[in-house]
Amino acid sequence: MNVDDAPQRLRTLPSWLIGQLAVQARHAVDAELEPLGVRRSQYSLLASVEQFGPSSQVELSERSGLDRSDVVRWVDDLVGRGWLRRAPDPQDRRRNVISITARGRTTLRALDTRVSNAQRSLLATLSDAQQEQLIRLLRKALALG
Amino acid sequence: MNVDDAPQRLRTLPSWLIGQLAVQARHAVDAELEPLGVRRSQYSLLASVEQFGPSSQVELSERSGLDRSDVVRWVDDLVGRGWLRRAPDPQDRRRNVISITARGRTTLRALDTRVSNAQRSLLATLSDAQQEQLIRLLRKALALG
DNA sequence: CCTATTTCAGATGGACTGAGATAC
DNA sequence: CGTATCTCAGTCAATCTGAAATAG
Repeated sequence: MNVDDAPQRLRTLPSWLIGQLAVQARHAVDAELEPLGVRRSQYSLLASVEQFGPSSQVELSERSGLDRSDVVRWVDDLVGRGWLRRAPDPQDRRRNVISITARGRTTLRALDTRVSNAQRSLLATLSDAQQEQLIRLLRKALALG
Repeated sequence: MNVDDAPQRLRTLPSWLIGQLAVQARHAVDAELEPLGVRRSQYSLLASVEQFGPSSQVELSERSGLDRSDVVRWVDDLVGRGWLRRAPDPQDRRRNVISITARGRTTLRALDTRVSNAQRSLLATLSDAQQEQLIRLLRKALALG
């Protein structure tokens, strides 16, 4: 699609502009991750476990924004790749404790580089100051301190 | 999901912030349109036909951002509702000419109000000046004059 | 008995692909 | 002939729902 061909109604609509940029953002990140065979959900999960340490799957769901049932499937996958570990919680046997492996950390650092490249290509038309400004406004709109 | 619980890596990532706001944007618009039984795709199509006048389906696809095959299905639907009209193009019989009906125009105006409400709730945490600023930056990022 | 967590099976809507039919 | 348009059938990943199994 060519954004310039869209009708005025849409080209001036904040929700539409945000949606279009989100499409480009997804594509930029996916293009960087695809050669490594990694999806955005997997990056979110690795980042969540890495930052907060061993977590239950409900916690992972809240932090990553993934649905509880999708966390099940992706953790399955990431355990299979040797990037996460899943063990029953001895304190509360309803829960699993998900933790990151050494190889998971290494992978995450590689992904960080890729994801960071995607940001640059996504925001290439903005100056550094404008990028900062955009980030500030997005965070404010999301009520993120 | 609660955005505040996300890891630092994501909370500072432009593509992630954009994606999160896009989710909220979708929900805000959907919530406004749902009582009328209308989807965003339908609004995009009505807006495209209204602005540019009678169009082929390929043109509609380029302008609305919908895939050619989805245009087929949505035009079917909108014709069924009496909001669009589909006729063979006498100049080029491969094409259809899609045009908006009087009832379609009326509907579109009602949708405009709804969609506009959604923008206000989406950007409620921003001042008017900040909303303008955000729109400017989004358009620049999308390389939209 | 009620609630929380994990898991599964499947529904849903959106974006996309490939091929056939028709017309240029 | 090759190409453009419309149409259909169907895949695909992402999101979400409901209910079962287990444990607190």
